[in-house]
Amino acid sequence: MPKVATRFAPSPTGPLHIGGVRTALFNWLFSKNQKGSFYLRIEDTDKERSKDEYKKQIIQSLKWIGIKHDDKEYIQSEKISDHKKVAEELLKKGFAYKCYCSEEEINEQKNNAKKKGIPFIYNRKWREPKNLSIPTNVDPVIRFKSKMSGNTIIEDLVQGEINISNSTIEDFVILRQDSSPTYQLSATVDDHLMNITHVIRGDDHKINTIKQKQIYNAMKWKVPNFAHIPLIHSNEGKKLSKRDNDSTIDDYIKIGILSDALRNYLLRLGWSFKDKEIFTLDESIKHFGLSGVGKSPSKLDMSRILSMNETYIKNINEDKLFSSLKSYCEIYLKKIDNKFDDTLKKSLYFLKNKAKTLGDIYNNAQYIINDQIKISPQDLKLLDNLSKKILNDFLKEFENLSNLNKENLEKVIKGLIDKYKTNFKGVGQPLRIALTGSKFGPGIYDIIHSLDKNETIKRLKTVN
RNA sequence: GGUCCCAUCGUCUAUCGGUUAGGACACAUGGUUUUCAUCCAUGAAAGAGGGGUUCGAUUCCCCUUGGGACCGCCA
Repeated sequence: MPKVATRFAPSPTGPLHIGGVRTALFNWLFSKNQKGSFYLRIEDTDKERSKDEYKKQIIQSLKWIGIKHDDKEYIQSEKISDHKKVAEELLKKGFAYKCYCSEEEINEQKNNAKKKGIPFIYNRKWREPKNLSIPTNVDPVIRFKSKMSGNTIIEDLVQGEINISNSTIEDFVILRQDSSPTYQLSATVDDHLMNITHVIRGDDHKINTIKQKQIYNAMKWKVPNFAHIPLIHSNEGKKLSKRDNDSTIDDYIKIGILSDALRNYLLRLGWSFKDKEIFTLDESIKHFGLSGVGKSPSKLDMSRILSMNETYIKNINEDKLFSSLKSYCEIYLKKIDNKFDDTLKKSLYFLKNKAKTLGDIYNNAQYIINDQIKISPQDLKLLDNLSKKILNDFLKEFENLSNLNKENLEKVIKGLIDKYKTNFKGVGQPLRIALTGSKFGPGIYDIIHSLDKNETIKRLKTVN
């Protein structure tokens, strides 16, 4: 058995979307599971639309989610001469032919087909050009002589047997008028050149596979295995496109989704392994297989993504969480001053329990990462005279505490509850407002733990 | 329109002929809690419809219905 090789072959004509990321992930996982290689091929032959920034963005996105490709990226446009050679060879061997139809002629055929309500398929006029004279004013395209009878069958690793009648496949163009190769040719030649053993791609490529298989056969190349994975659908139940909301990976990065969480979510979208939901990277490599891929399309579910993110925020290593938080805030919100690092680090253990996204942590940490807290007018009203008296009493006792552990603080608060005949809220709420500027937030003991003695005293004095 | 594909709770899915059809998210209720959360418990929630095959179908086959993909000298 040859070593397994997979590839992800995006075209750099726009930001990478989430469906692409999942396809890349499946390819990558499959190859790693099989101890094989995974390559990235940039299909940049559409010169008009391909942009270098998108290429960079694609590489960046894959890196972010933890997918590393082997070797350096394979740039399709650098291999054009190879593709052309194959076209020439196909022509020489009689598997392809020159077609001198003008664009107008093709368009006319299309329109006629439309009028009659029949499917358009190129009429193969130049396949047997016995009585045709070659026009001098049009450059030919080269078309592949697609089989006209019989069926082509693919043993798809996900879909099972795909059987399509050859009569529905037209003589597709492999070399354009300007003699540049088309996708069908380039992709096939490259997959062959790269020794790809498993082509795992979206289900929208099925017909392409039928076409491409004919090229393999004509060239007597070994046909790779194919796996067509179902597409990801938008909320409307349609193939996800770049125009849909929350469709690119950046959409998720910018709301503070962790790469591990998105990776895990995408893994479980259309793939399953028993009842298991949470997979570490190693576990996903260990368990991934094409037999676990479902056949039906799946919808994106934001609440599930958020919930997965919540799980990861709570469970990943705190140092990792901390650095993700810092860089996320710097890029998408506001840089957190390094002087707050220590305080923030030691507060993460409770801040993370209240967060679904990195942005939530940022919001809940406002009282830590600002020198001055802001108290809203409504909350300020809650700090009435009685509350201030309580705070004052608290301050006096607090200043004498040598150890800010829960037991000591509890004792002080209980004393005040008794003295003022109130409940915990009577003491806790003013304290929370004075220390954080908000009614809502972490527990009092946690807040004091994070602020430490001096800062707590300072803030209590400020409100009095 | 043609070709092809798909079909289990709202969503992601388990089940590979015999289950009270399981789990997760979301949702509802209750409990823990100083607030918001977390956490815990409980609940509601599914085999599209119709035919077969079979002792027995969610599972296999056919039809219907519904949804989707493709039909470029884009990739």
